[in-house]
Amino acid sequence: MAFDTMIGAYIINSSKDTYTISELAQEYLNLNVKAVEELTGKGKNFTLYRDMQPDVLSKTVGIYPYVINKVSRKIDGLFKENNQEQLYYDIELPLVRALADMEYYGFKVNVNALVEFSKELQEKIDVVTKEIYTLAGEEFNINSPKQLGVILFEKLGLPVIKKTKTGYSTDAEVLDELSDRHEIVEKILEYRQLVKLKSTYAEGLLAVINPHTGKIHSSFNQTVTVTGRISSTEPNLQNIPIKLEMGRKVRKVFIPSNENYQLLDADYSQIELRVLAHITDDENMINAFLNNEDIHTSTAASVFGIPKEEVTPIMRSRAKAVNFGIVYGIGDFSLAKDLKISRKEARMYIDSYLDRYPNVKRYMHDIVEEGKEKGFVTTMFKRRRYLPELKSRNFNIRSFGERIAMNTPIQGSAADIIKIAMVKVHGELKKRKLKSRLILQVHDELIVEVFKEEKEEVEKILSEGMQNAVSLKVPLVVEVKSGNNWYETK
DNA sequence: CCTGACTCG
DNA sequence: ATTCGAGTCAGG
Repeated sequence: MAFDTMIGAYIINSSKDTYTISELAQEYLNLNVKAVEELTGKGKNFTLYRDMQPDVLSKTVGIYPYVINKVSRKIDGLFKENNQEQLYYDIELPLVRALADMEYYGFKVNVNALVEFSKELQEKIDVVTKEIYTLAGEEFNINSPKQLGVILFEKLGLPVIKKTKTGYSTDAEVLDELSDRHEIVEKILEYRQLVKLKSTYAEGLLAVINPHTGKIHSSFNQTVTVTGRISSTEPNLQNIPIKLEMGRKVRKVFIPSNENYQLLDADYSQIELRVLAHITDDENMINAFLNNEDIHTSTAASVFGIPKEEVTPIMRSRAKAVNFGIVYGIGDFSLAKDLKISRKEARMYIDSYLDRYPNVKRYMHDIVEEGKEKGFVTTMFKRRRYLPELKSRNFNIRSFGERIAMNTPIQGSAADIIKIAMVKVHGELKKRKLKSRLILQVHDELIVEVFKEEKEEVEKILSEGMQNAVSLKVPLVVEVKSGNNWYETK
């Protein structure tokens, strides 16, 4: 592949909203070039090139080949300065083809099962809706937070827990707190769950099934996220339900193309914490992974200062929340909210965590300093994110910047690693002319549609490709599961 | 912390 | 009729 200015510019600065030739010409060449959109118009005024006069067309687009060449050379020069050539040429560019193939190949869907699922949901919604109307004493639009707020907090007199910019908050967190005070609350929660499933996942997915292929062909965007992850749209296949059983059933409709195939689902175990252990070189955390311990249990034992055998389920789940928070650049405020404890208590958890993982503590401090000095932080493979927030005089903005500084190298390095694995797996399947295809990535997980006769071979390519994508100070552990639909791969 | 889709107004 | 911000909730 020659050069891709959009992806190139994304590597230079991942925080921009768009990477049009017009903007890149302005930024990198100080050149004013008309945007294509100015020529074609948009919406109802949109005009195709073929419907324009050649002289009008050439006035704008005629200069593009020249500009693209100039911008490309400029960006390539910046790669050298930033030491980002490997990231661009060995990871992002080959990934283009892997993602294109994933989009083109698609994920087969059992349409009849999805239609049935939709009907079942509607029946349940009808029942719950009537119950809500009866308990409220009137009919109203349950989907409207405004109308719902009036019912809950004015008519029924429930206490206001939290407010939004525009009125009463009615989110799940608030409703959970109110669930003991009125029967209607749990019905609202149930209603929300059902409606979410029906609109986003049943009807939403049915609407994007390609009638020719019977498959869903998502778009995988390579230049959207600031951390280096890929994103998925129309539909988003990276947020298909899994946590709650009712939602998880959606996965039953995702199936292999035909009876000669199965699904393989391989996911990294705790990749972000492993990356953290590697980056910080923290002995305690590295040893936990080297000994293949359950990291949350191990953290609980460390933080509470007891043997692992004595860790209770509650202690483990607290430690899990702290691990989670650490990866996100912990604040006592959000941890307190997560665990429903006081801010002071949360602070104590964090402090004892950092005492037990001293190198993590040093890292969290140093990375913020580095971000301030250089103006950006980097991932293991030199992906950059600029952090103007760190210089803000506003405490909230600055604190936000500090959490980003702590989180981005972790989340971003994990993104680098799975991209490397994808390029390897995609390349290997192609090289060996196998019938199996990589069809989806969900941040720490790869899904392959495997030709049954190739199962053993492909399972090895997949798990070894992922495990050996990079060599860290801790092993990368990959779990592979198979099934005749996505639900079964658990 | 990082996302995208749906609904309302 | 269309657009947009806000609220909510699905995933990592």
